[in-house]
Amino acid sequence: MLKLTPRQQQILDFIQQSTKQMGMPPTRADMCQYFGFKSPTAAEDHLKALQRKGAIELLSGVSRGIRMLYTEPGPEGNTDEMALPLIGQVAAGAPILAEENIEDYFKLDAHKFSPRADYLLRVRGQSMKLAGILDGDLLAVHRTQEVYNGQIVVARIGDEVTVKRFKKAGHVVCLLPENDDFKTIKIDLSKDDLMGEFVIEGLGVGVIRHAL
Amino acid sequence: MLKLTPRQQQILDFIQQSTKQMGMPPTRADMCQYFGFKSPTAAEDHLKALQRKGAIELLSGVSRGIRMLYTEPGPEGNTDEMALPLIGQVAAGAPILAEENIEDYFKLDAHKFSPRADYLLRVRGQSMKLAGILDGDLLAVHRTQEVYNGQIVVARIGDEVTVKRFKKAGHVVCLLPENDDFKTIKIDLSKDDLMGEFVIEGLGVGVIRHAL
DNA sequence: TAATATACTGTATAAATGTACAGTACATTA
DNA sequence: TAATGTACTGTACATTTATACAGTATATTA
Repeated sequence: MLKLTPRQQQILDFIQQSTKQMGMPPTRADMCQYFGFKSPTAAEDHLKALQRKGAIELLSGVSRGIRMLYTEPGPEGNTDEMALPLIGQVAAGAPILAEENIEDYFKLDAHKFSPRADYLLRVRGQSMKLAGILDGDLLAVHRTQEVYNGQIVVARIGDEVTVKRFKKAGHVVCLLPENDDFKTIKIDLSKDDLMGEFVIEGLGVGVIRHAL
Repeated sequence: MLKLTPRQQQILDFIQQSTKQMGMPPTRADMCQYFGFKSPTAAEDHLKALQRKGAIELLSGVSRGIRMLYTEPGPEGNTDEMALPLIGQVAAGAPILAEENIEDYFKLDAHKFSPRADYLLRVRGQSMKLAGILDGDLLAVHRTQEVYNGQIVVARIGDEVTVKRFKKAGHVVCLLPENDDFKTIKIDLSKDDLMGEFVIEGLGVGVIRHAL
């Protein structure tokens, strides 16, 4: 998802809060009233921008047809017993939490993880076997770009999403596997051609395995 | 809330499902399409009836202005989202699920495990490391005595509770670790002095780790 | 038996809503 | 410097949507 302006973030927050409170997404008119816009086009323009940046999806010709791509809808909205989206295959080009990537929902105490879990990612391959993360496991992920050496992170390189141990030295990031059969991935951040191609998607905060 | 007719229950179920799936409540037209109504009044009448019976609230003049007042239990019943007891240290002599052993509760979709999880057991030691079960992990356990060769089981030998891979040949049960540093435990069921001392407490059906 | 509730069809319409087009002003980027 | 993005105003209009009114048929209740 592209970076939002402060104003766009306010708009997004309002959509989220309003959806939770009212039980349905807001209309353009609702947004105008809340923000004091005198024209529905102000709201419309913001929605278009949020869609372009991948934060929401607009359903054309549908009243209140706004879908949040990064948060779970629904009248419950309990922070205690929240259903976390389970991300399976990540489609090329799509944001990791785009609806097309959501395979299922899994209810669990997101706050029992520290920091809290935001979504679950199905891990593919055995590259983290020695860290006790096996093929098919669900990695509980906290959405953040702030990660430190030694932590297990979810990174995106181009269209590929990978789970590895993070290590940064100077302007070189190493993504270390926990399995001798796999190679370390090195990314030189000083090279311009990688800009936008390498992103830290989140921090691994837990593991769930539902097949033994 | 007054009792609903089967048809009204179907309508209510659709509203709930549709709200969750689409991210917003349905319109009268949506209901007509789904149920095959040829008149929006059919939908309207049902909504009026549901409101009169206290199942929903209608916001007049508001598109998709339907609010669910009672969240109905799902098709599997609401017991699926219950908090599972987390068993830490098991006190000598006490049954594994005795209150004194319960360290905490952890809400999760017990039915996402197969067979369903009944409780969580904190695993101590690294004896199952190669199976991806590490010290401190929570093992999701299904209560049963019926276990088969190769499965990961929770067994009690005397006062000690252990997690191992199960193997039975004739009248000898082997509890195999998944770590070369640990030894296999062998129990000869034909010996009377072990009667009551060895019990299969359950089957491991999943793992949860909340520290990485 | 009359009254009421359920479960619809068919038509109509005012209000709500999405959304395009034409502008203004300002900041950032190429 | 021109182009693009942000952040709006103001007007207009086609669709979507809620919702009333008039019926039909059947079942349940008082």
